[in-house]
Amino acid sequence: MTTSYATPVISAPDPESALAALRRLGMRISAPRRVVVEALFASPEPLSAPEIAERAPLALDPASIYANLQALEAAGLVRHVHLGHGPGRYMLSDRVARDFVGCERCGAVRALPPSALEGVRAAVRAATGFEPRFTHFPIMGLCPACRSERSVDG
Amino acid sequence: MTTSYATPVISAPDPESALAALRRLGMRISAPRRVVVEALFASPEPLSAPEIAERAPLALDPASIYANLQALEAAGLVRHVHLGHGPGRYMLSDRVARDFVGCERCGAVRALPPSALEGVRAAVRAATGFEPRFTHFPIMGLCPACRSERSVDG
DNA sequence: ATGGTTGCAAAACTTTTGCATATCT
DNA sequence: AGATATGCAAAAGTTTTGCAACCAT
Repeated sequence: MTTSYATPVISAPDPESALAALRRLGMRISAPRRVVVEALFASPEPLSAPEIAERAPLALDPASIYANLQALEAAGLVRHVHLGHGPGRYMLSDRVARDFVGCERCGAVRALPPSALEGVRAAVRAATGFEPRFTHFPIMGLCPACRSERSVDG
Repeated sequence: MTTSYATPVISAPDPESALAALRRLGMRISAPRRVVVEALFASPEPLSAPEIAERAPLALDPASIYANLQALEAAGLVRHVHLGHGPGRYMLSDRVARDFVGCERCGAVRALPPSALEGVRAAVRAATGFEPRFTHFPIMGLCPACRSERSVDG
């Protein structure tokens, strides 16, 4: 799993234009590839590889799904996040010019408006010297609904 | 893996006192348990289960290591964090009344002075309604040394 | 035609579970 | 003695790798 910073983001309104963009990059459009792309367009939530397999109208080999996700990520169409435990979750990169916060307890995910975390980023930079990237490993915590609970799956 | 919030933290200056505290809680002190506790006391860095096995002076079964880490965590002596990819890393809980920041690229970990992230916590709470817990899933980003690089293992 | 992709099989890796046996107290 | 912890074996779950066959261009 390698994320390239320099990779330009592919922004496409629908699966067909996304596939066309990929073809322009010299990539081939196979049935599995089309299915993966369509699954990501169809879901408002980020999907794991197994979830993509579940929703596919044809049987997909896990190895092919992962190979595709890697290729699509390298091409700039796809991005993934690690929300707590569980598998990596993939989504269209242009759908996520925003950061996420995740709930450790119930798994809730909230997408934040662009630059909502600017202040946070600056505070972390000042406090630590580190440049936080909430895009890949989002901030995890307790959502409002779970804050009153007392134990968390860890 | 279950983390209990209510669990009191056991603070002990050395392995023997830690083991004594565990015994007081009704736990038995077996050779594997002693070895795990000693490994954690010996390391300034958080350790994964495999790393504990490597450093053990006697062969430890993975299942026993995990069983012990869970028991020690329930008892309040141990805590774990998830630093990016890779396995969970365990450490003495009283050594970590502090938060961590991790580097996605080189794996560097920095322990922060207590309350260094107070401002950050407040900012996240205000921006999202979520209560961040940097103790379990620390903030990940790029350390100062890696900020000039351009690609990251994801 | 040709090389990018697939599918299968196998494996790496972390962690969990079941169960009979050993051991701490 | 009796409850707890261990060790072994097996499995679950995600992801990677190797490789021959296939198929999009």
